[in-house]
Amino acid sequence: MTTRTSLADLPCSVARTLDLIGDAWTVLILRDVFYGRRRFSEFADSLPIARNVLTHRLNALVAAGILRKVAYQERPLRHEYRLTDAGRDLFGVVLALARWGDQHITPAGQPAPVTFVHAVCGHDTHAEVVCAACGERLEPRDVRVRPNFGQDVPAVALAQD
Amino acid sequence: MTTRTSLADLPCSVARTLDLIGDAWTVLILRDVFYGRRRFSEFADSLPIARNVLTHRLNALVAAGILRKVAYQERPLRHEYRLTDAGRDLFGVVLALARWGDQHITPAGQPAPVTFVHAVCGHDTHAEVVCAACGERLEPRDVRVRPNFGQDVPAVALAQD
DNA sequence: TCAGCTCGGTTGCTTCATGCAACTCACTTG
DNA sequence: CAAGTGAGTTGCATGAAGCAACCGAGCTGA
Repeated sequence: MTTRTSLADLPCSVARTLDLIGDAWTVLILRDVFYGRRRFSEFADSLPIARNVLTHRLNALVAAGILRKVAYQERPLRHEYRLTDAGRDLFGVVLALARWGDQHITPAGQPAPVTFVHAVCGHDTHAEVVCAACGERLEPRDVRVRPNFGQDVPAVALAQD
Repeated sequence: MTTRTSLADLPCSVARTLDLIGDAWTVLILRDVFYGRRRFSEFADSLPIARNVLTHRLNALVAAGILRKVAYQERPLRHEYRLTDAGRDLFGVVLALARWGDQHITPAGQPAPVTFVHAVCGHDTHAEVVCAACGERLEPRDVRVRPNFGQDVPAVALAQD
């Protein structure tokens, strides 16, 4: 048999996270939820995803504790999908993906597909990934990795090139 | 036929980015490159990925302009895979994934699999996703979306719940 | 009252991608 | 000259994706 390899047991938070959301449809559903979409039909209308796959992904997201099902009416019983606290924390991941696409895929001279506005400061904005300690932007050359369980991750400095 | 749906044509930078790296193995290869790994055999040893799939993913990353192949010896000709500028800019995405896993998957009380150290400030650190304009952490409730091409993306405020 | 519509799925079918093991090719080393 | 190494390629079996059709509970309106 050939089940998709589980990444949950690797000693790496990136791998463990990807075990839950390492799938394009899953992330696009999350994007939709961040855009305010909640219902099966809204996702189905918004994304060119097969309905059976959508069912699978929504169930997996609920099982992962990223979305939760909330009834919005009885008779007929209907649910919508909302973010849990953990799901809300994925916002940064989605924004980081959007930022990369804006920089590296959107053709030069063209506007990005959408613009984000930060209501707190009022500016058009985009995500930046910074050091939680000093607030500087994190670059590969400046970050070292210290493994906490020995063997699996090399203690080498990150890429200088 | 049933080819995997292309996301490249959707009017969304998240979708377009996922069209290139919306696959768990792809992202784990990038993680490896950020950790300093460069060669086919290093990836193959580090990840439980099938070798044919590894070949596919590396070729796709090169085609996407995220990695480039550099010969490190002739006779026999051997290449290594290095980051392009675009690839280097994916560092933030990987760090954001690691951060989420550290917060939401690593069992409470246990240390994260790896700790990142920011050489610039000298502190143990983790990624934070902030507003490029004001430096505040970006939360779903504070961000509005303005579509630049009409129809496809709703102008609604992002999730309040 | 009954045909038709909506929502949120499920079922069947076909094709594609994945996982695995085995094999190849061009060298290098002992 | 036998064995090893790096970087793949090939073949096969199975699971997942895409698509279309179907379903059941309730509402709608003529």
